[in-house]
Amino acid sequence: MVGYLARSQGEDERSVLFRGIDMTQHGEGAVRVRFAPSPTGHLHLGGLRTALFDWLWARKTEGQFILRIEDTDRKRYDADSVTSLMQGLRWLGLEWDEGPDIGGPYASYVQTERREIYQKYAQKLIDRGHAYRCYCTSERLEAMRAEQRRNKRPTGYDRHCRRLADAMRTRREAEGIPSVVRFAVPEAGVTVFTDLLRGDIQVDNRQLRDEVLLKADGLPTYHLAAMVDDFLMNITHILRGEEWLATAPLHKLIYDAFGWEMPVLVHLPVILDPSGKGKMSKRKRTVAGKEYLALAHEFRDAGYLPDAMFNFLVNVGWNFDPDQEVFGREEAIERFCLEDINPSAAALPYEKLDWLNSLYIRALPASELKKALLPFLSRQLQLSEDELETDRKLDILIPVIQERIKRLDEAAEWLDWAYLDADEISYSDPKLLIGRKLNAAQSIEILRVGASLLEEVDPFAAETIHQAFRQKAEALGVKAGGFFGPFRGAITGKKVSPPLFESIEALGRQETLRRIERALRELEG
RNA sequence: GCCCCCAUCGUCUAGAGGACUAGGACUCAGGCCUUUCAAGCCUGCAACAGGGGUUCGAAUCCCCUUGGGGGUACCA
Repeated sequence: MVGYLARSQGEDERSVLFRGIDMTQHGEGAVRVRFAPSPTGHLHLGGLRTALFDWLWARKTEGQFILRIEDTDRKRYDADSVTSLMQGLRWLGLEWDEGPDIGGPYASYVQTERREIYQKYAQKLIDRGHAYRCYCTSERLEAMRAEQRRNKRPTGYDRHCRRLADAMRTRREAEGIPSVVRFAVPEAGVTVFTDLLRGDIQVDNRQLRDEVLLKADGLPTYHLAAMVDDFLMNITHILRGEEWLATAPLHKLIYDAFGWEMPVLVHLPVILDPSGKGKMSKRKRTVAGKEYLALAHEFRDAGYLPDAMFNFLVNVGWNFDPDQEVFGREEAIERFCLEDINPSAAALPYEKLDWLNSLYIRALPASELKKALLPFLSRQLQLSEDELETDRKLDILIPVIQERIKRLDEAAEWLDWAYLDADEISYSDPKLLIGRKLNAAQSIEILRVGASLLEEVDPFAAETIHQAFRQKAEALGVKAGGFFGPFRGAITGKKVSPPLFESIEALGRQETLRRIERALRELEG
């Protein structure tokens, strides 16, 4: 009986079982997961996906989702990225329960504000013989690695200072030589840890290095900081990128050295670049000559809807239901289960994102789509949002371009013609004004006939105009497509445009006639 | 080099030894519809990396090979 899986049907929402343990009742209580980014740049999709799974698991189990800032690398630190990180999470709708901005019972949630804590715990390890001070200079370490490479040996600290006699140690301290604290990995034996998705993983301790725990500047490295915080903050599940798998044995050893119980480890598969080869780069990259998006804000700026993005990302590395591609947040929460995460790396199916996004765009009420579109149109058409907000052309045109755009940034090219003056329209391609299977003379005639219809039609609305045009085309024995074509070209200057009659209605009688006049002059001249 | 992880259509995935003639989705191709472009509907192309085992039976379990990925910092 595999009843311990949270996915099992019909279970009480409040008792999510996990490996036979009811996590909602266990120990301190709820599941606690954290997203712990390093503020060194913009949030990329890999990080966002990790946060998403954290969030899903917390909501699923009615536990807590914690945001913690791991800013211990002062060289790469970028102050703006904390804001950017939070914006990215909020954009996707991932609200955290504890974090640097809102505080919480385990504050601070910023590691540089916890420096004394780490120093205290580093000292504990030294006292217990699990760590030691190392006085090696970076020059020495560099030379050592060069030597190891030259001899085709694996690189790694040679434990020089681990063997330092007490007298030497005291002398160096007295001389004030700067030092770091290194973890003392057992020299023999194996370390076994469990990854939820991969099972037990065994590593020979001789493969492990005496990694630095506390740097010369007094700040911890990830290995110390994350373990101490995860313990102190009662984290029950560590979700992190697969790039941490190799250091997981070290982390297990650190937990053991402190005598703590290891949280459940879940290493999420890396996200590959679109070629499927190579980890997706944090920096904008190109594959096969094409640029691909990788950062959270780039997806927002390209006009992907948060709900679409959410839906999309949930299905990379996990699967909601092979027969249901479209689902909402609540449904995802209900079904999500850590154990079902697929451990193999995946490329992002960008085309599927476009498709999903187009679905979500179409599902939006027109008024909401308009709201979402305003910043894009404002920027791209160089008009103020206020001006666009009250523009009735948009109210007519948005519903008809709704099923034609895959991303919000595509709307402008469907609408730009409506915001030009008649003489700004360019008829670069002469064929633009000539109807299908018609010649120039016939097209001129049609434009004239149409213009007179437009002068009289009442009300000046898409449906009535449509009727009038269709009747006239039939009367003249011209196919609708051929008859309508010249008008499309005349008023939009484009071969492809929103539906003709809504476009005419949006433009209004006067402006439409002006454009037809211009087109006629173009054709005749 | 060494260590670790992973392996189903081009891509995201379903698959828990028999229900697999391997299912769904995106993309692509063809058709219908049509006022351009879309949307919609229908049809189609397309995968168990290879080799050994185990078993009455393997996409599924084991081993090897190959391929891919990750790590190998006083970065995270």
